[in-house]
Amino acid sequence: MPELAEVYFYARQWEVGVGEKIRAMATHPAARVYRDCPAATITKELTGRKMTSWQTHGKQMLFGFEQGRWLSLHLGMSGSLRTEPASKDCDPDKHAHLVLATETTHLIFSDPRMFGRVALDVTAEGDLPRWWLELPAAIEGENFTLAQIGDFLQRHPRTPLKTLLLDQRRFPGIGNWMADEICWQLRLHPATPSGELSPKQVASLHQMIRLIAREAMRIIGTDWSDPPKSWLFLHRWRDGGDCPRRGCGTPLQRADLRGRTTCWCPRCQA
DNA sequence: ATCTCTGTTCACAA
DNA sequence: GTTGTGAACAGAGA
Repeated sequence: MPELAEVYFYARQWEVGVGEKIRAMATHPAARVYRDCPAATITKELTGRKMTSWQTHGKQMLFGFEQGRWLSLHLGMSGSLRTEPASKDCDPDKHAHLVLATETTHLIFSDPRMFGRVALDVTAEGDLPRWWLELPAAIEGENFTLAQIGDFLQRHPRTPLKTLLLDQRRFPGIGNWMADEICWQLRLHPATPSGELSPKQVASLHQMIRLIAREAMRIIGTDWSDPPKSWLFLHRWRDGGDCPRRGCGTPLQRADLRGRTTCWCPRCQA
């Protein structure tokens, strides 16, 4: 159930594959995760080549291989990456749709619900895939600007703020918990129409997105630690959670907003 | 049995 | 053409 930092964490699990040649591959060719690219193509292009790099951008992952071969993965709702030693009897679960075997390690992609996807690009050596270069500015980076946000909000004035934050075209990597966290930290109701934010609130939003994104990467991205107890994060899942803001403690509210479970404090985010 | 879910896409409405 | 909405995808766990 990965967002920005969880995706980064999972991608890093495969870092041990960098510099290693792919000796063999196993796939579930009929799995829905291959709807963009046949499993046979991926097997053909990667077998015998070394993995040379890995990176993530929002919820997208990209693994580089020799001779301009690129494996891209999206984890959807239930995908994950892990490794297992090649020495022992490898027993990937039944949802392990893709296994890359190196000399020492099996790199495993599992996805029970199969909302995830796998694809392969071939480019001139040294070039990243075109679509990767055209991804929107990373929310944790320097190119993510206040002007872009203001513009986007104005173009979707009636869309609830929380819903808009989930739009990957402008906020790559933000998922359900990050969107709720950002609204809560800003004391803005998730259903606030995006066009109603004042210039000052838009500026705060810009800063908060960067803060949450960078902290999530630092805390979750490295070892999957929990964010601080002072965040909404740890309180939003179970029914009966209370607002963690100092001096508040109001029972949190949960409801569906445009098809996504949303949690907020009815007092702080009135 | 029934409901929920850290995501995206598609058809359709306005 | 653009913006906004809800259903659909699929399986596991409560």
